[in-house]
Amino acid sequence: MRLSQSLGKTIREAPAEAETVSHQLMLRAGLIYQVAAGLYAYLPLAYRSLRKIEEIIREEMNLAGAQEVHMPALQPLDIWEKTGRDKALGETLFRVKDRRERDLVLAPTHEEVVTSLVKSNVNSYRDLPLIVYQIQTKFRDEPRPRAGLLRVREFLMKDAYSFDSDEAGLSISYDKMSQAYKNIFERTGLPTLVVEADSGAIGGKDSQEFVLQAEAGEDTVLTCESCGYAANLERASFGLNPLPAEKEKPLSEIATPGTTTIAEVANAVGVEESRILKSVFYISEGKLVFVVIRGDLEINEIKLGNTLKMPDLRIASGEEVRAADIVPGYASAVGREELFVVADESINSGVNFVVGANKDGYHLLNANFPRDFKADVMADVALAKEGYNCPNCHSTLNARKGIEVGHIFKLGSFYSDRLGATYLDEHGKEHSMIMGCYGIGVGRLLAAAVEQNHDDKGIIFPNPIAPYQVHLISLNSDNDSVAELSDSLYQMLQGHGFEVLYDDREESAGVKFNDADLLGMPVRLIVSQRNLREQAVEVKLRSEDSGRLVPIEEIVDAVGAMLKTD
RNA sequence: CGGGGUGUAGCUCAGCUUGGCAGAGCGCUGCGUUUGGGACGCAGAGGCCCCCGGUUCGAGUCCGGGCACCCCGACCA
Repeated sequence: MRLSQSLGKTIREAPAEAETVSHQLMLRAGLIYQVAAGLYAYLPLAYRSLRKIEEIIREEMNLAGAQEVHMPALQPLDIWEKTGRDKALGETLFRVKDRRERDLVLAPTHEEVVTSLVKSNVNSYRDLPLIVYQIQTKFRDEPRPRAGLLRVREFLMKDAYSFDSDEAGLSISYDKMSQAYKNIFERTGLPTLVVEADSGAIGGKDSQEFVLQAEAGEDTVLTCESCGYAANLERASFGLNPLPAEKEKPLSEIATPGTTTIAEVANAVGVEESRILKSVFYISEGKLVFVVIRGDLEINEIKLGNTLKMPDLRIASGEEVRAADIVPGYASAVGREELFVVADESINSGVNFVVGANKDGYHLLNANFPRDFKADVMADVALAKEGYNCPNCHSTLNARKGIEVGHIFKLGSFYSDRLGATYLDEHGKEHSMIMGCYGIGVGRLLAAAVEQNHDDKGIIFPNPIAPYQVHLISLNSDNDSVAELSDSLYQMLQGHGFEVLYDDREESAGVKFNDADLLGMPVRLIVSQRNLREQAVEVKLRSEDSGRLVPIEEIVDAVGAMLKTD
């Protein structure tokens, strides 16, 4: 492609609306055009890159035995009502009406349709297992689109769905997809962390996220360097530091006027924060949930929500707490048998805790579970943090920011039950199919690639997804011999199968160099009068600081070698 | 949805406090000089000052309402 003819121009200053690096660079490089909040057009260079990512995904999916299909993005609302996800998704679901006032949705994902599709085409265990996938545009009315292509309202996603006759089959399909994902991210040149993830309200047991490390990411991942444990913050567990063992002592009251926070109580009573039990109150559908956790820890509301399976869980207001006859700052479960109490497992890590006395200005010493209070639910609902102990070994957890580019789930029979996707086994008995789903954000992956691969001058595309492999710069294009050599190199390299972006513009050297750095193709060739005198062309990798002169007749081999080794 | 910010040339922004000819740099067009890291000169094109209403002799500027976009949070499989 001749740069002089290519749609999309580079700009010197980043538009004010862009704050994230990938957003700025993609706008400056002329890769994307914003149409509205969270809606972007891909210009030719970006679209080439996107298609390369798609091709790698297709190859690996096909290799894993998945079959490509294409399903409509526009779908009737009623299949979403059957699974109840119209309500679960709420305002995130784009809704439209057709001319006959029939309710339709712009699909945010395709479980409903794919399950219906498979239901009408698969009846027997002989047809299973089955994995289908597509690369389709998804629509989500996100509360807040942000950071360019990282969170948008219309985006390309590769989504795959597996159908098996049982859980064992699902595990095999899941592992196949997991391996395919590893291959895909390896081949795109984008190293990802595989982390345990929260599967959400509808997901089944297992779920893994593929996360690209980047500061701009929305995900926080906790990792352990020594044993390899890695989990999303929403899901991460951790090892508790054990408290000193001692005998249970009798309850006693202590005056603690004006101490309503854990820090104040610790200070007033003269104990570590970990020796206090903290009480936090939530409300779900009008019901009060009393949560007890060790004083040095915080509650992970995702874990809490998953444990309780209660909708619309939220922190209770001061009025709601007082209405339940609870004294804020001095509350505990001691003597409050009538309340619904959720205890974090951390309360088992010690004895003789300080708790509220359920009256203003007093705490109790030496509260012990289960001697002094009960718990209706005991679970891990604690928020992990950097510096906490790894749950598997004795090392410490590190926190990193990342971009979620892939997510795989074991779904189970949630959709097949509701939509009647069943098969007959070898005994003629009917069962629901067991499903898994597997997504990759294609556009987000492109943005994440830029986020992860750049320097202060611009993008540094990984070879496999670069829009072009070679950026050919003609420096003195009004000089006949330079122009001639440039043109012939352009033809020759293309003849050898290389993808060449040819800067044939009448621009100064500085402009061309800076644009080449900004656009970030892997290999740069410079044809100039100066180099011509040596009968050579300068060859340089974008990822390296300096290039070298290569005799003209060796250019093709040199470029080939550089693309291979990089 | 809560909090904050911004809307003036394609881009970055000044002008608004104190109402009185619509501005700069970059980019764009033409001509000439340049040519290895965002060159220079000359000449030019380019505006619904986000929209609607109000105040005023007069509004980019003041007042009211709305919209859009960005950031933080909530939310988000």
